[in-house]
This record gives sequence, C-alpha cells and structure tokens, in this order.
Amino acid sequence: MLRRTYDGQLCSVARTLEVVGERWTLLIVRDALMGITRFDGFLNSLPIARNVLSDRLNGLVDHGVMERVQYQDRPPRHEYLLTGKGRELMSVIVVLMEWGDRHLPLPPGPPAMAGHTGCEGTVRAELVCDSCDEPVPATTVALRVNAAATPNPQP
Amino acid sequence: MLRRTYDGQLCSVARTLEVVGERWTLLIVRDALMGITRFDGFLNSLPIARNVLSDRLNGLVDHGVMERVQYQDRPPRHEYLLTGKGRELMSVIVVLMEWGDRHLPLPPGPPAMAGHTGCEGTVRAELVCDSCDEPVPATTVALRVNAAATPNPQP
DNA sequence: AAGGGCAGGTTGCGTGAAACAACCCGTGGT
DNA sequence: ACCACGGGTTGTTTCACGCAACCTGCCCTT
Repeated sequence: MLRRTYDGQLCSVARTLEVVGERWTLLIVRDALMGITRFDGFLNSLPIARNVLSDRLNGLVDHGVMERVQYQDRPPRHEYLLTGKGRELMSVIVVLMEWGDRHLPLPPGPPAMAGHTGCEGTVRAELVCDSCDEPVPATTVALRVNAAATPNPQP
Repeated sequence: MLRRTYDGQLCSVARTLEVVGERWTLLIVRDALMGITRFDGFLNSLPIARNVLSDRLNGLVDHGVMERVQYQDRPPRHEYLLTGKGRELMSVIVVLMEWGDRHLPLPPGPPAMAGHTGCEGTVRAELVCDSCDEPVPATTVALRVNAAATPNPQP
C-alpha cells in the first residue's frame, strides 16, 4: 500500500501502517493468526503473487512481526511464525473484523470470529475509559495531540 | 494499498480493508477524527498529492464513511464530515496507535492519545471475552472460522 | 538413470496506480 | 486589472503489483 513511506508523520498510526499497512500484509497476519505458517500455506489462502508474498514475509521478519524458523534439514525448509509483537496485532484484526461485520455485512453472517482459548467464549474489542473505568462508545472518544511529546520541529 | 480488490476473500477483514486499506485512507480518517474537515486541511496535514486526496475522499464518500456537505454558497464550498460509520473507525485508529506506541516507540513519548469527551480520562482498547466477561490478553485469543456461515464453495 | 513431484523461492516483463507539477474555475479583496 | 484562496482536474513519470517462467534440493517411482 505504501509507495514510499509516511515519513514526516510523527503519528503512531502512521508508523504502524508503515509496518502493516501495505497491501496484503494484514491479511497475511490474519492467516498467521489462524495458524498458517508456510509459504505455500499463505499462497493457497490468498490470491497473491509469489514474489509479493516473498516481499511481505521478508518485511514482516525485518520488522520483528514474524520470525523465520527452520523446521527440517534436508532439504532446508522454514516456516514463518508470529512473534509476540505479531500476535499483539490480534486487536487490529479483531476491530477490523468487527467493523466489517457491522457495516459491510454478508448474507450468511460473519465468516469468522475471535474466540478465547480454553473457554468457549467469543472475544470482542472495547474502548475503555481509564477514568470512568467502563466501556465508552466510539462516538464519545476524541483524539488529542500530546503537546508534551511534540515540542516543536527544529528549524 | 489495494491494486485491484481482495475479491474471493470472504473475510470481514478483507472487506474492511477494501474500504479503508488503501494508502493514506486511514490517515485521512485519523485526521478527520481529529477535527479536520476541508480539502486544504487534509492537504496541510498529510504529504499527499492533491489528486490522490481527491480520489480517497471520493472513495470514502462512496462507501458512506464520510459525507460531503456544503458550508457556503458563493463560491460553493464543501467540507468532508465523518458519518456514524466513519466515526466507528475510531477503534481501528486507537488499536493501531496503541500497537505503534508499544512496539515502535518514539523518544519523546506518544504523540497523541484518545480521550473520553467530557471527562479527562484517556481511552484504551481491550479485548473482552463475553463468557468470562473480562479483558483477555491478545495471546489467548484465536480466530475461528464460523462453519455455519461458509457452508461450502460450489464445485 | 531419467523423470516427476513438492517446498520455497528468484527473475523478467508489462501495466496501472501513485507522486508531482501545472493548470483551471469562481469568487472576493485592493 | 490583478492577485489570492479554496477546491479541485489534467498531464507526465515512476515504481509497486500481477503474472508467468524458471531454479534449487531433495525424495520417490519407473
């Protein structure tokens, strides 16, 4: 998705998108979170070109979202596993999924859900105010610039 | 970010990314959530080309994420306002921001935060299990295919 | 020993979307 | 008459994507 980079953008959103904002990247992460680990696995799951998949996996490894692990010797074969950093993208996948389910529904219903391992519950994302300490609707949330952290760009 | 579309992908994540997954789109939404409404406002905030901004705003209007509202007559001028559907993308922005703050930190600290309007609290995103009814770490969440909703592809 | 299959890529080529710059249009100010 | 402002549209170039072909190591069959 990114031609060059989002440089000049101090925002954490922009910096996150530099890692996962390219075309296919978040779908690769989604598949990894569903348990796919191998090159051909991603290739079968997504209508993506091999060279682009190779690019994206290398990028994710470079950014520490995935790691490349050898799983056999002869011939050497590796799989791509999410790191902790990568598994924490679960929140991103869940909110994207929820927004799609709510605003772009499919007739047969949601094709996938997030489940809590161990118990059979489903997992949802919530915005929580740490002062009220309870869930708040998205419409009562505002983005505020943190003045202390962006003093002034040097001339 | 998307060259063609993610067609063939039933997933809600893919369908959401068709709406907001292109380069710049989520940054435009972020700026809109921060209060920017006009063409030149976005242009000043982002290093984006005018034609690309025009494309993205039209796409967001087509998808019902924003609406184009006239705010003066002579000469006719309009502003771009988020719809309810658009404001619900706040969750997406918040989780992207949190992931960036945690895993790609900047020396001066987080450049922005999400705040609860009315009270002075800051807002965070949480994954909540509706069975346990309490927050769960991302690492204990798994994506499950909803078999009932994806019966079988026709042969 | 020759061939086929599988896993995991790399290479080369063509196209179309993004970046950039220039231009346009209607109005209001001087 | 001229310039500035807000809000775009129109070229032109460049680069990332999509596609197909090819390569490498190893194993299995004939």
